[in-house]
Amino acid sequence: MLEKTYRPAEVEEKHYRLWEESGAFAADTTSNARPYTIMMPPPNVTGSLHMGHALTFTLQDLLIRYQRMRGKDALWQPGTDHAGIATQMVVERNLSAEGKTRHDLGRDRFIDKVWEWKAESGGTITRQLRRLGASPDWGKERFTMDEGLSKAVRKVFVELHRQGLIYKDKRLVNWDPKLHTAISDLEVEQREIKGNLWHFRYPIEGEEGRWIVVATTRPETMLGDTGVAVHPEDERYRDLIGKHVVLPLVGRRIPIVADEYADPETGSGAVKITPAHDFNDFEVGKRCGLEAINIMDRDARLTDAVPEAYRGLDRYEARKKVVADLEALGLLETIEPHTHMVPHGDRSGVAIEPWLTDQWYVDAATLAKPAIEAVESGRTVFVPKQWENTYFEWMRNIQPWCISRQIWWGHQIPAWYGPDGTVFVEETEEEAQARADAHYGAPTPLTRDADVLDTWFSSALWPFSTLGWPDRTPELARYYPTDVLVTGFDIIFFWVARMMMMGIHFMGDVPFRTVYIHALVRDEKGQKMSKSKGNVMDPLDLIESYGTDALRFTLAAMAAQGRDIKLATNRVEGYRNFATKLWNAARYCQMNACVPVDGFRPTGLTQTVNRWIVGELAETARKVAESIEAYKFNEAAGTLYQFTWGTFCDWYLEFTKPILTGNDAPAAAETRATTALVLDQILHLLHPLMPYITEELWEQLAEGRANRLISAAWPEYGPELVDTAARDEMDWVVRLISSVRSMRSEMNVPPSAQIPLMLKDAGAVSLKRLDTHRDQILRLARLASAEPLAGDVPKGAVQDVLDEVTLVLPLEGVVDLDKERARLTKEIEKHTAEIRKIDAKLGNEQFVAKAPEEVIEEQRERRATAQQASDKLRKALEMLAR
RNA sequence: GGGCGAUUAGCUCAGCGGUAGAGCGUCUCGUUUACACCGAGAAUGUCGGGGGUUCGAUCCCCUCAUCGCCCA
Repeated sequence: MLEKTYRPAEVEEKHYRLWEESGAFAADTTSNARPYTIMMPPPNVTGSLHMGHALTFTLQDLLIRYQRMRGKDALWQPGTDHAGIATQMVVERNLSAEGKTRHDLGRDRFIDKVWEWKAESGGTITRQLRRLGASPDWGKERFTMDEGLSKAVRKVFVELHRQGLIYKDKRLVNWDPKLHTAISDLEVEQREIKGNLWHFRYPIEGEEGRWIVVATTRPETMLGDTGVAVHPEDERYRDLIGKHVVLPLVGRRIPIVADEYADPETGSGAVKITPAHDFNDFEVGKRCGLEAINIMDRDARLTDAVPEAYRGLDRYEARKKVVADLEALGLLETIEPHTHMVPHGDRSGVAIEPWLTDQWYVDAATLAKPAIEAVESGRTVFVPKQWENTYFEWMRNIQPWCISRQIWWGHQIPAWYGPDGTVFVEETEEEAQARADAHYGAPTPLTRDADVLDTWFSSALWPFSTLGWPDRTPELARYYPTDVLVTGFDIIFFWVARMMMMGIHFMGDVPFRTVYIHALVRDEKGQKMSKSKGNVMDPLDLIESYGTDALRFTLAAMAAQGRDIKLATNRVEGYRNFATKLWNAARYCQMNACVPVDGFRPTGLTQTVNRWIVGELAETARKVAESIEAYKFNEAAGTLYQFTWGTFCDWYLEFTKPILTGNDAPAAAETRATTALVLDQILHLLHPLMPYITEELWEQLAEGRANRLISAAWPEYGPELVDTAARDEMDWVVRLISSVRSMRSEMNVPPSAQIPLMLKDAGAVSLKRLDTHRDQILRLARLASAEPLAGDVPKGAVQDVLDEVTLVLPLEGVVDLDKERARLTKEIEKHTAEIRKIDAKLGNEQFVAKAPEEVIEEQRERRATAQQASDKLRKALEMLAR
């Protein structure tokens, strides 16, 4: 016998272990089944499970379990990425606790430390994924720093370099002065900073007492100014173009140039140009032939390129001093408070310094072209479609991708330099050496490029590197391209776009047919969850409190397309209750010996109620499958919730109680078999959403199952199971019972009072239905009898209308007549309002002329129904008149 | 500044050219042998404002307002 309530903690671990040990998660490369593949977006190896993970992996697991049950050879490819900067930071933090830096260890020993750390702590997130019930093929788990994946990275780098699509260039990069590395545009976040706009006077050369005012948010950069720009159309400065100013504090003679970058509306209209420390200024400098003077070092301290007084100052100290010194010289015109966006490193949180360095770049614009075309032509489809715009927008304006990082943890760039700086890019040191020796004509010592690649460079190869590329493995042939990528919109640029570029370039086909973009999970007030706000909900806490299935069901139920999820714990609680409801329904079935009958086919059933529930089941199965395949997870969840609770538990189980305890043995047997079948099928349908409770019930409800639910077949029924006559009939019974219950409740008839029901004007069909279902009706409406009314309606009766029938509850002496009059009046008003509305429509010539026939017919029918009801109710009201 | 999205019951959200829905919450009733993490019943909406298209608009179009996100 099942326990009284479901206790998730007691079964989750057991089932997960059994699933994994039985090989249920593993894809079968040799099978004849059609493959279905999802590439798990590899979580960061330093990460731990947050709500966003819980959502994305729940949805992926739902899809995988569903397709697995549909008989596909389902591959959900798991793994983690090495998160270069984040991981290095973690390990460096640990070292600093011992008072050491990575430089104390040296590169090799530091890398060993990182691997040690990974072995100890890198498995956190994959362990947590297991608690979520995720069912990826763990045997195929990959890590971006694995040997195989590293080989893929080297090969891609070398090939792209040969094709001229990777190159080294000296450009301004986003330099992180704290982490001492370049980062890509995407790793920079703009933060709003309250600062100032300082207006400085730059004296014009040769014109005593005349100056030009420039405005800047970064005074310290003026030490590297090599020009002043004004708009060519700006009348105020026209005569100054071509002249020079003498840069204060420095004494450098710098030109005034005309460039449209200077905005006459902003500040003074003149702008100082520091080509080496500002992206816009860099472009102006290039256009106007200005020198780029690098005045900062890797820590963003001033170099020897500035006057001695400023050397070695941090950029913010330098700012203060520059302002003070200019003020002392009378060259500070005004200070204007100014709020502006300042780029910050997303990992370090410090302001980024545009810095002129040599870095490796990918020619993203070239690779983007076919990736854009693939989405335009529909070879890859975004769901919801609107995200294609985001993708196009970024891809069409894509900048060169800076891929080199000045850190140690990552794929070291396979480039070696000869003594004269000649670069040899090869997959191995041996090949590079051979090339170099040939080049120089003698054995020549080489130095390897010290930089590593952006982590996303290796992630971009994930859809094929995990399958064995560059080797031509059976997995690669079978599972690429994958079916769907499931991820959040925040990762479209970082990852989706880059996988598209690399996949198409190296595999000749898109990496996935569909990209499903889901929502972000927010707190119940709609705010993004963050540690600093203290509003994070830990999925593991929710799992502790409510069980994994409740969390999963909640996330799926709230995953409506194109909308963020505001998660409140009471929703999770509600779905925990749903799990308990299911559990108790199963317990009831067990108590009533409703066990699955081998070979039982739900066709040719004798009991209307059984034909009805089987039809509803078939409809539910169809709708759920349809919803999942359309990525409408909320609909799938809603349909299942409604059917399980609202139809099966609330009505079917109640309807069949009299049959189970009655004398008709064949009917009882049929009903037991049907009940067991429907419950069993509910477990199947719910399994992708609630794997644990369904597996547990499946195990407990029958002895000696040949397999586990995870490996069972998805229910597929044809439309022949849907019996519309049975549906109409049961619908009538439901409406009758509801009506009686409502009258009783409104008239305050105690639930314990068994009263008679009389049916006035009942037609043959209604009378037959009444006879068939009398037992159910008496029980569920708590009636003493239900008979056709012969003769007049008794005095003081309560009445309601059900199609052509008037339902009569003789309650003389019990009824509060005023209350009943009020109730009837209200009902009548409802119907007459309806009639009025319909008459207005039908009286409109245009409507009758232009609306489709079936709409007009429907209106006529509705009018007739309302008219009938209101007539009958009016009669009932008249009878109550004194 | 450009783009996207949202605005529906007290709350969280579905829906959608032709009866406005769910869950939670609220109120009333309930020791019916699966379930109080339950059952029965009830109340609650000018579907953000204003225009337009249409026989008909919560839904399509325009506009305004408010909020959120992304990009500059």
